Amino acid sequence: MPELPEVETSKQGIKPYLVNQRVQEIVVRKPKLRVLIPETLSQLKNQRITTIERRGKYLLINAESGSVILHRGMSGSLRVQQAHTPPGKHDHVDFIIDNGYQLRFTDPRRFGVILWTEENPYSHPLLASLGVEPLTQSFNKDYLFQKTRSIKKATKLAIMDNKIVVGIGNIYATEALYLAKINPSRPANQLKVGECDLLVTAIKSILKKAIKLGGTTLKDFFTTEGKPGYFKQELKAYGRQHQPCLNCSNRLVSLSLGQRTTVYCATCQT
DNA sequence: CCCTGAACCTGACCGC
DNA sequence: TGCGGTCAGGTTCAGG
Repeated sequence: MPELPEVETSKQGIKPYLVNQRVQEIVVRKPKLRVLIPETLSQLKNQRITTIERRGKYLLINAESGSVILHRGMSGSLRVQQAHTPPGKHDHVDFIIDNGYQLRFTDPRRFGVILWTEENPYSHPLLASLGVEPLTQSFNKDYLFQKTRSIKKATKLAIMDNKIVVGIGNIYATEALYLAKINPSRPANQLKVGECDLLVTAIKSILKKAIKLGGTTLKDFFTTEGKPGYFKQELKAYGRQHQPCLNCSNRLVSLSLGQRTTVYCATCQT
């Protein structure tokens, strides 16, 4: 997916076209995503969109009497375009806005989620037990240190665990550990406070930089305007297995953690 | 709590 | 061209 920077970029991109506008129509061509899109999504019709928020990798489109909870899964993308643009093969949902635009959700693998709730979306089961936002003050070395004391699994899995901290996926976890010079396999409860400090600092700086550059483009992610993100060229570890480490020139190695490819430098990351 | 493997899907790519 | 295998930004669940 889209990790946090890509969702944040999306949010910022679509906001100007949607907030304070009214939804004219919702077209669902393919309701079968990871979770079936509920019929109740039609409640959004004729409502005014009030705010758009991001929580972890979830996008919340709040309207007068409820909210759309949207997750892009692995391959989902969002773009604003002229209403009634002919749909392509994987264009599953259109939110047609009364200003002549539409928000289109495209998702080849259909691991995405689109739900409707009339309750506070933050209380929804999908969001209720999420951990802290990485770019807030609450995510700091003491928090990470305290949270990891009872976690024996690999540090990489710990920082990708949404119950601890949200929004960090395979790309940014790999990059942050490389920057912090921490071995991805290190049991999380072995981290010292100083290492938690380095890791937290690395995560924040990488996420901020990625947001600034408009996210990372790999295959099918584009920013809202259809332009690619520019973070890809900044990647120092992800996707660079067998290539030389930019610090020490030894070859980066890869292994699998939690069924995800993990690239690191066995010399620099200890 | 830990770990592994599988599941949900499609598309791109590689070797034969 | 085609076939089979592998891999991909995420998340959840079952079983040991």
